[in-house]
Amino acid sequence: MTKEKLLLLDGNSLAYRAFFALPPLTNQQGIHTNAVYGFTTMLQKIITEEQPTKMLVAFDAGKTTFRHSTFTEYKGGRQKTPPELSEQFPYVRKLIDAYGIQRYELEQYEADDIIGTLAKQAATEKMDVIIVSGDKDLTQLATDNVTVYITRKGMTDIEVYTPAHIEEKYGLTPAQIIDMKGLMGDASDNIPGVPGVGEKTAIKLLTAHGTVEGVYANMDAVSGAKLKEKLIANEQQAYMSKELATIHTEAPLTITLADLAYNGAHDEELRAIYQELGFKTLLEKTDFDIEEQQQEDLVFTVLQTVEQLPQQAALHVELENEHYHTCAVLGMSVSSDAGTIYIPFDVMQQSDVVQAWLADEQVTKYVTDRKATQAALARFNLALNGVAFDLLLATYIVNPSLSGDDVATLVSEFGYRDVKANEDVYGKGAKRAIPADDVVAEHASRKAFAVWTLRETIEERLRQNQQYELYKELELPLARILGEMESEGITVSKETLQAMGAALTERVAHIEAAIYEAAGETFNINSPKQLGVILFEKLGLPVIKKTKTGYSTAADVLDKLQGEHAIIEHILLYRQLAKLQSTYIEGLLKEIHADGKVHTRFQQALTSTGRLSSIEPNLQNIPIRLEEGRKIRQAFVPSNPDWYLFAADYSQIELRVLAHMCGDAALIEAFREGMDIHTRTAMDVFHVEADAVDSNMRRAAKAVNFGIVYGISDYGLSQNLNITRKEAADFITRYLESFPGVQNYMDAVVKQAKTDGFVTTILNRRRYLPEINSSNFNLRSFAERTAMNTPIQGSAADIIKKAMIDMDARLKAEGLQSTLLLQVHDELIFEGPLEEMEVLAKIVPEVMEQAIELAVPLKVDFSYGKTWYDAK
DNA sequence: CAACTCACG
DNA sequence: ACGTACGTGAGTTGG
Repeated sequence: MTKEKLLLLDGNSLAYRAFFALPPLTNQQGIHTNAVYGFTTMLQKIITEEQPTKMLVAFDAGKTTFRHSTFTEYKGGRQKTPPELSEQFPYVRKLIDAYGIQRYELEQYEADDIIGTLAKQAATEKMDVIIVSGDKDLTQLATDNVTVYITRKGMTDIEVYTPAHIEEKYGLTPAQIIDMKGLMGDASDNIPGVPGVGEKTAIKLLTAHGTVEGVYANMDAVSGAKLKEKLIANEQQAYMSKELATIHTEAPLTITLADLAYNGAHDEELRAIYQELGFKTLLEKTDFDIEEQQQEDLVFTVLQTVEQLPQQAALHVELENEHYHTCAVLGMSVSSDAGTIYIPFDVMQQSDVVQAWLADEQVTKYVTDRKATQAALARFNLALNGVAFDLLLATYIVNPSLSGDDVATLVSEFGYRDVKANEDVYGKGAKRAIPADDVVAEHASRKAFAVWTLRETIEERLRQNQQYELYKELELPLARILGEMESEGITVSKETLQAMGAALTERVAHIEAAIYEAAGETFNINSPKQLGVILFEKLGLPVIKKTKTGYSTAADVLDKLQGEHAIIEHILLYRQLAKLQSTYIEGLLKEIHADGKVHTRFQQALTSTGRLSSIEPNLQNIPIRLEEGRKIRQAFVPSNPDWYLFAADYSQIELRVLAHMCGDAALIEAFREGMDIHTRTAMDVFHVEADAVDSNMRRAAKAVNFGIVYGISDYGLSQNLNITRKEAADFITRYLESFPGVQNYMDAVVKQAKTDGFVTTILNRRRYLPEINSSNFNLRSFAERTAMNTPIQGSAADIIKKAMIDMDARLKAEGLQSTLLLQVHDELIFEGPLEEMEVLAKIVPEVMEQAIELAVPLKVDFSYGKTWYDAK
């Protein structure tokens, strides 16, 4: 039989250590997890390395211990445990149970005493004992059989205390650790010791005299009058301190060593708790000894001919990858009362039944991702109608912070586990491959079945939160429109981009040469690291700002260095042009399809606020602010050479939304009167008449307005306006005095977030803010600014989404050829024939302005031209 | 893959 | 005192 090895862990100390060693982490429900996570990684590592046969985690019980009767102030003056840590203890306990490890606590005793008692018992039975703690007090227990591991900074890093190590480090025996504490005390436990005696003096005294008792028996031999005086004055306190620091090895335990056998983790429980806590890496890394086919069996049939399909069903179309404008379609699965079937793509294409079924408005379909499905099928002339449920969008409305678009991830939010992650089926990176047909068929079938199973639950959840309408009448119809916009695409002139690129290449080369000349050497200008060395070391320019890895060379820093050295303006110009070249010329050229168009993908279930985002290519950040970049828009042209592009944008939509939501009389009046809002703000903030507002005052007022929308802070405003923090704070105060309704609204929305845990938009979109009550200033402040910003940004998003749906209907009703191509947060881009431009000029502003009625009017500006550049 | 920078609303 | 403006995506460098 192999030798028994006992592992004893100090639960409280390790959880504390982990909490303070790791940055604040939270799971998706907003529960803090850093202490549990640190504890888990430490536990995992130590079990793997030590392979113990017995284990126990000891905890402190209650507030008072036998030590308090010796000294009532014991552990006095401690900060109370932060709530972010307290809330984690139940999870630590659950985790220990899931690991199959015994845990124990005992009234009136601390974890140390439990550990000490068991260590002593184990030693008499000749076991190897390892003690793990974050508290060095435990090192007093070290013997030839008992080793003490003390965690260092990163939790998994440990310092091993054997008697030899203690001898080397302090020149003392483990038993003398207690005497050391008796003399020097311990601030963290409020053990007084002898005031004025620190570690050095204590070690010196103990080396000479062995113990506290020895020191007092040999007072004559103590050198130094002051020291002697202090020792004599505090003799009783020294003895008491020693007693307090002494670990009790005869605690009246109700468990025995035999109870501590460790036989490995309960994998199912462990996996459940990892899942609950959101420990994704641990979930992946751990080799759970459970049948991977934990999933319920699913019966499904692969069809080679299709005769009939149900009138109401869950439908999933399995795609090769997420690039649905280019990828292959593998097949479709249908789940209904009639069971689950899978139809390979070649059968889909040949089957009239399938095609008619997909296109039939009267057939009710519940899908996983309407937009992707519709756009992918459209490339094969397959129409998709009758969609009544979209898993991706429904999940996003339930909680926009939930990440991912894999069906497995989405359904797991509702506790459903019988779908595999795409990554587990297809692999990732270089290993990615399409598996055998039957594997794909089952995977797709499980997705459809999951939707069929979950649909009602999810819809019920939406109704409970009064979000069903937002989902069903806004997001779901919008998905169809966005899909059509993406499939239509926008034409980009290759020739125009290439001509611009050629001119740019030449200019960039000249500027590059000028930079090398000014620097006196060549280097990689694109490397902030190398550029920093040139600017701040070689050329000795003043360092304005640092990043965590070195010097900042960001544009606002370089702006402040303008005039200090000729190289600066060259670098700024180089950056500007290089960005155009790489992102907007070369990047965009790579995205042009064979049809001469780019087909972006609007991410409809991504942002926390309800906005869309645009990828591959991002068409929501095409340059406009600087003329050089703005010219890129000349490459965006109508799909028909005779047609025009029409652009319409909301004026000040976010500030109008703010005016509506806060009800501030002055702000509402300003918009009703049609005033220039920044000028009006300047008048109020600077207390002047309209004609006395100069451009600087207006600029400052504009920045204040932005700040208000973002969730104002004096620091942020001061950075933006390049003024002092005090001046910025002053601006804000005067603004809020002028618009007291804004102040009230901001206070109210933060308060509401603290009570409910979320904020809402005009159409009842939610964003959860778990950190709003955090004790961490930064996290809490960030959540507060978000609480102020999200209803504004999110409501503006609601409005334009509604406008898109109304516009789509209006274009159809009017029988126009014009189509919607793009949305850029507050603007819509259409294309159409010249004769429709005047019609658009009438109906687009009308529809956009009437999308949702606010307490202030919405205003839309518009224009059209032969290119996007000209539609200004 | 993270950090930095910069394009947009 | 704490250290930031809100929301995105893409290209480049460098460990």
